[in-house]
Amino acid sequence: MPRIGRRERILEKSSQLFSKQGYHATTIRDISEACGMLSGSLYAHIQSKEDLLFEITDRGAELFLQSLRPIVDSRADPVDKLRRAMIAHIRVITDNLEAATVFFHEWKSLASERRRIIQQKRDRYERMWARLLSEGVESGAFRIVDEKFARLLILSAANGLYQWYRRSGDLTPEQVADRFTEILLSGLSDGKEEKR
Amino acid sequence: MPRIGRRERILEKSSQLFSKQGYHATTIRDISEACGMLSGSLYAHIQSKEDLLFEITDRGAELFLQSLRPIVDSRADPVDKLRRAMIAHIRVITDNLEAATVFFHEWKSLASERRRIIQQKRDRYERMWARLLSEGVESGAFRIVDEKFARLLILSAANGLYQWYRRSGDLTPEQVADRFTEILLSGLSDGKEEKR
DNA sequence: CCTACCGATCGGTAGG
DNA sequence: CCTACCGATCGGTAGG
Repeated sequence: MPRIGRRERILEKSSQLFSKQGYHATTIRDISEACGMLSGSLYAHIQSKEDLLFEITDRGAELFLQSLRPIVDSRADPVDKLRRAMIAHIRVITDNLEAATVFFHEWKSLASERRRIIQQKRDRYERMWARLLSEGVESGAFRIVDEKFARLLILSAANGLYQWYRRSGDLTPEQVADRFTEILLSGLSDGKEEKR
Repeated sequence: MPRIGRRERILEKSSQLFSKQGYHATTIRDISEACGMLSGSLYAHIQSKEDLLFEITDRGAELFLQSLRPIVDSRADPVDKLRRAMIAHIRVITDNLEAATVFFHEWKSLASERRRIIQQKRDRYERMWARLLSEGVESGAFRIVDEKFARLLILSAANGLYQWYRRSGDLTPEQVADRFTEILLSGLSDGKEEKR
């Protein structure tokens, strides 16, 4: 019987390797070596290489969904909701940098069936953000011309984090979220001109 | 002697395949088949598979650099410069969607030497943006707390475009650039609160 | 978890 | 640009 945690260790090493080299450039021998075993031995724990990719991306998708749900369902005012949603989103990325990188960068390498599952979860997540933004527009808190565009801009900017955020950097996740929402809410211009 | 344009056709097909499947998931046989020849024949035109990846990403880097340079060197006011830089950046992406996708997604698959070349061009491009933003801060046109953060946010948001922009969509590159700068300059909040 | 191995496919080459 | 091929490596399996 495999020791508890063995599989977790394999998933963690896989995340590291997939995030650094990419899924296709990582071999089953790379993974098994990182786990201190031979390639054949890996198959006592997994059924296929793609299983690893799916499990990493699916866990990532669930983290995003579960951290946003309570915020969307809450009764805070829209600006506060946006702030809290941003913190949650950024926290998922910064707390799971490698898995997040795999989630954003490698999910398209999944075969059609499992790819569809991840796609659906991504869609659900985007819809939660869409609701959050449209509530803010309806209540008059946000002035947004094109909601879909605003949503894509926000999520693109936030998702880009996995490419430049390093734990060793000087910004905590909360600082990142603060600066992020500050720019998104108030903009970069000096504020002397009237809002159009 | 190879027909003029043969090599260009190979690069174009490679861009399509690399952007859709990724570099490592695309085989030399995929590319040669798309070009209507057998795998061995491809090597009459290229020296290695990696040559293709390098040439695509390097051209992409040059497009970004050359389109931004005249704007940074001009004497327009900072807000106008930002607008024009944004349009230029977005135009490069929308006019070269597949190459841009490869540039953003696959450049890390290059071996160390060529990877460094691309990395340097990316750094140069980022420094041009840094200058553009700090000019705006010095002149008082922009109110930016953390310039590096603002730059990373802007470029992340703009680069995300390759993941969702489709030519078939209803937004022209100019519309995209307009909405983009509008949100970045003025923010999403209703503007009733004072700027802090 | 190891030993020993498999068929398939990979990037690339030689000779024409 | 094709024919014919190569050594290396891939993901994965059987039996212990």
